[in-house]
Amino acid sequence: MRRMTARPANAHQARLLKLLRDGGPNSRAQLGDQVDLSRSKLAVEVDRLLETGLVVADGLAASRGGRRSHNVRLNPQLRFLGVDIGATSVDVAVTNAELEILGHLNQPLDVREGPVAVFEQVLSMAAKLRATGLAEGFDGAGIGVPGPVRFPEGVPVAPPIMPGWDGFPVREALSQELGCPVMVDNDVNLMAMGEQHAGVARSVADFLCVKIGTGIGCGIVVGGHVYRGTTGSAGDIGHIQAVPDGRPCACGNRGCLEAHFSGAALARDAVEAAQQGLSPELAVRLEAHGALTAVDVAAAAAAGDATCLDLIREGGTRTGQVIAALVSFFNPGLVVIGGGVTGLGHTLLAAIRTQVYRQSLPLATGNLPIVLGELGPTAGVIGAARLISDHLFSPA
Amino acid sequence: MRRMTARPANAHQARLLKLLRDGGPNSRAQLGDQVDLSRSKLAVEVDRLLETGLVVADGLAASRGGRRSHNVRLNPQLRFLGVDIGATSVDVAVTNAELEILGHLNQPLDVREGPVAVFEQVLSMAAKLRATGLAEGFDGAGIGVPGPVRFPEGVPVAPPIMPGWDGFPVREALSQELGCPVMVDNDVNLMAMGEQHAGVARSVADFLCVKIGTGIGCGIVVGGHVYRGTTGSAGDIGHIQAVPDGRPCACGNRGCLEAHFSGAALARDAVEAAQQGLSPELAVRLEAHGALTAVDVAAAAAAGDATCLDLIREGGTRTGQVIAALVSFFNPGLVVIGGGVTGLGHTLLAAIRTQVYRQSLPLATGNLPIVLGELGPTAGVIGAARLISDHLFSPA
DNA sequence: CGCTCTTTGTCCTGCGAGTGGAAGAAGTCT
DNA sequence: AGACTTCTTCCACTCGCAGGACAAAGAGCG
Repeated sequence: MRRMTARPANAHQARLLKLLRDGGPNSRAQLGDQVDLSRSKLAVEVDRLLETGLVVADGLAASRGGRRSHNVRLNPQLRFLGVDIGATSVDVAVTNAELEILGHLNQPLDVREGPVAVFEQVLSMAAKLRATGLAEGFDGAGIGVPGPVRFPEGVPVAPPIMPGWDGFPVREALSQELGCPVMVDNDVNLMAMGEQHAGVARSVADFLCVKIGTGIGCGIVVGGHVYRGTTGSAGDIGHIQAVPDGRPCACGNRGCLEAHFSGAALARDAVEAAQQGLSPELAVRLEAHGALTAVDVAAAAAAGDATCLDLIREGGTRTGQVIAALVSFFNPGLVVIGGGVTGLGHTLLAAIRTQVYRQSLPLATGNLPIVLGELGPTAGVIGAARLISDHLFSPA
Repeated sequence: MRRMTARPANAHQARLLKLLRDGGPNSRAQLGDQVDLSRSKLAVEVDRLLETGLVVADGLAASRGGRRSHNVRLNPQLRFLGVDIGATSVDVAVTNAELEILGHLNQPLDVREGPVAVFEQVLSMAAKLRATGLAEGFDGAGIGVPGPVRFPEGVPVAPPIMPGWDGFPVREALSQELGCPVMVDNDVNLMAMGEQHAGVARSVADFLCVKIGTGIGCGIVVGGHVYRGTTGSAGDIGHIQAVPDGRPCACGNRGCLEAHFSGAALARDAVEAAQQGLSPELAVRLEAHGALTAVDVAAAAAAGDATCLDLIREGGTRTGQVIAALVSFFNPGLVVIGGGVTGLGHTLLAAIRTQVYRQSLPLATGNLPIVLGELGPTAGVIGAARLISDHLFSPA
């Protein structure tokens, strides 16, 4: 199949495409109810979309008491590639134009191996997905990297945990390889977009999405749009000071949130606890695997290990302190907690909530839900697909 | 003169009005260069604005090498009232439609005396300004109050330092009294709008405006628009914890920024220092006035008083810690420091800068100016005028 | 099975906004 | 005085689009 290259010609078409993306197949009449256009105008624009091939007819809808309407939907052959590069693993997924995941692969991979190695991996995963017949090619790709990005150019800038990537033309390179448009963003922003599109943050205009993985970051959504800051580093909350004169951090300061609570910090604390004999559970696991991760801590905590519960609670409290400050400042309508560490579940959430509700003003917390993300590891790739679809479904 | 009641009929007219407000008198040709409309269309819209009386002819412009063009400008008889209610004083100013201050009054007044007393004062100040012949009436008024506001309704909500105001229909009441449209906002947001319109923040899309007065607040501007949060309490940073287990605060927590540094905290610290004999300078002033304020501390510091310099530096450091966190989170293009305490000047600014540059990541601080506001006490009233003009110069 | 009512889709006409050319008005410069 | 610029108005023509009329397709009912 030839890949689609068409773009909407005007704002009306863009609007219609997004409605079809978010609402699935729709009749002309239903579309008409949502867009405030005259029937004639609507018909013209839909016809033009049909001509481009972005939209196809999709049979008849059920009758609503009169003549049945002809459904239209986004071309079911459209394919987006969503790539979520984490610090220690890579997710690649294929979606249709409605951003439903058709296939999803996950591979452990250290981002510090550099862009060339990572790209090789990503491309081979994409090829594998394509080989299953899910896609013959891609109409667009979104990709998230664990660090700040100069968004318009799609280039990482001064990423602390992925030094080899600074200035690497991710967008350009991937676009070349895949032969389709590509957009690049911070992984945390993509998670926020994912939860906004298909998760807990549907219909919330202003919210924060805190991702606790190897590091800690925060996606900021203002008025339904991701806010990236002046240089693309907005939401970089891992190096906010959580403990005065606390632990030394890789960034050169002391007491950074990330140094006290994150996947990396938790693993280190767990090993320490195991070695000091504070937690038999962890000691057993350390013996077995030779290393510990947040998963081990979660399992031990679930088994009732007091040390692990304390670790989680303390981390949650630290995180809660920082979030409390951000809530006072930003007054969001929702706070989503996500990332690898969410396996720690409700112990963590409870600690965070306690701290936020205690430290922020009632007006800001009064009706503020603090919840775990709904999509887990798929949030990032869905967000990536959403990113590129937003781009492609905007007037050129 | 009959007050203007017209509003722009469409987005083009709104655009033109804002250009005339921000750029002063302009020829049709110059306007044409800025708005991407055909000459004919432009002429039609300008004519309509002339008909409404919002815009008037203003003589001939200088020649640019050919026929001289006819200037147009906003009606010079338009008057806006800007009101800035602080915790301990009230500012009232009259501006023309270009937001130039024609008259400005300031009166000490405790906001806790309640809305009725404050309104009486504000109205009498407005009457006094009118009596000087500056205005025969007002076409709109903007008003800022020192606490959170439910913006669409113009009603203060749960304001900590002005308890009697909770739910008081400020917008409604003032609109009745003045007989013109009124908009209400947080005083800090108005300061941000003021600095954006006529101060240091011109041409910056994303910035923070930290106001240190009796309390501490922060105006947030995203993409050129003030961000107010879900419940209108965004920017309420005075109760972010700056010192773990620090001083008790009126809000019930401990260690709030406001409890450690603000006009009120500084006054208290100064009195304490004077009484303990740590600062002869302050002791003299306390003797003379029976009380101390930030002004006394500033004067003593300027005279080289070590205790006062320490007070300022410590406060700046605390503030800088909080701002550093916000900078990491928000990645602004500019941070403006304003409010009554800015009399402390560069000692304060230096302390804040040191702390921010030390604690935030280089990517966020790399090109981040941290500066004092340019407008001083007029920022609020200019912002207030800007608020109402933005409202009136938008399609109805 | 035929009739009526409802919903959907298409066609068509008329209105009105807006573009861009052309001419006229007003100035500058040589 | 004449040539060239710049600004403004006028006007004819185009094009988008709203909204009514009509046709198509189905549901419900007797």
